[in-house]
Amino acid sequence: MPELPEVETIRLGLQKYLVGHTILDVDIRMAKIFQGEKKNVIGAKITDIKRIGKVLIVELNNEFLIAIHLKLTGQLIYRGERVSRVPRVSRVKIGGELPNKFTHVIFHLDRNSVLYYNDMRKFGWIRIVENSKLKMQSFFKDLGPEPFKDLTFSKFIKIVQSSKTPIKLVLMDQKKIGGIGNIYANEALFDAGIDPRRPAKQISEEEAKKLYSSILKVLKNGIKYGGSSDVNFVNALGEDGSYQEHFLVYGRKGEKCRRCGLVIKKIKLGGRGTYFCPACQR
DNA sequence: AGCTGTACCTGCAGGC
DNA sequence: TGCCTGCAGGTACAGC
Repeated sequence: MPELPEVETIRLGLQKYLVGHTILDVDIRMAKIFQGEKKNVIGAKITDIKRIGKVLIVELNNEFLIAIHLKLTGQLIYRGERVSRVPRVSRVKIGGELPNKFTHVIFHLDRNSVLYYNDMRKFGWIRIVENSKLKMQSFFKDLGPEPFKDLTFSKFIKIVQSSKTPIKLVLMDQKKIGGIGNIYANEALFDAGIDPRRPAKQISEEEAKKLYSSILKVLKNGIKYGGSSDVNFVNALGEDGSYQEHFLVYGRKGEKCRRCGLVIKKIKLGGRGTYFCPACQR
């Protein structure tokens, strides 16, 4: 499901509701999702929630942490005393009642609270890791610099100009840049007026400047609108985001370009659906 | 080194 | 109505 803005939306929710809770037990219903020893987190208190790229990090008051990757369809939903009402859940196809058939891990917390991990396609994972060993893990050791963190413009232009692959694939390559996925790559390239097929190294400095600020802009907007619930993203309370209502190209094949009125095209790039306006993006 | 295709899963939309 | 195909926000890995 989620890219940087969706994961950040969940992080903000979890930070509000989860910090301070103690983990009483972990109910693992699908073994492949949960990696590591649950005994290392039982009894620990949650001290903070962080995000590295598209991965959530639940910090504990011991020497372990919980790293969670939601991949395409993972959801983390909190229910407990700090939520005065159960939000109306409209777009979670799985319906409002929890747990359901897609609930694969349940964290039982103190004060009658619960954190559900749901994942229709079971691609995601929850990993118990020693604090000091996180950066040695396969996913993290190769992760590129991140927008809003260490992705400066001078790093960005070096990354872009050192690859001959299509610019869209460079934006989505987590080893080059952390956090951008298919939706925001499409939207950023539209905003910058750049054809997603262009070999990255032939992007000029001026275009790179525009693209850099477009990336920050679309990610910021994604966070502002609480993420995109185009399919089944929900925040930490199970509620929808609304950024899908603001998409300018993603998913708009055959519709009119909002800038010039010509028809949005869809092609495949690196196996992923790619939407663009042939007139505005060059 | 770096690219491409495929695998991992399940549900759903669209075509016939 | 129902079957079949392709597609979906992400990575990891095999093979060239």
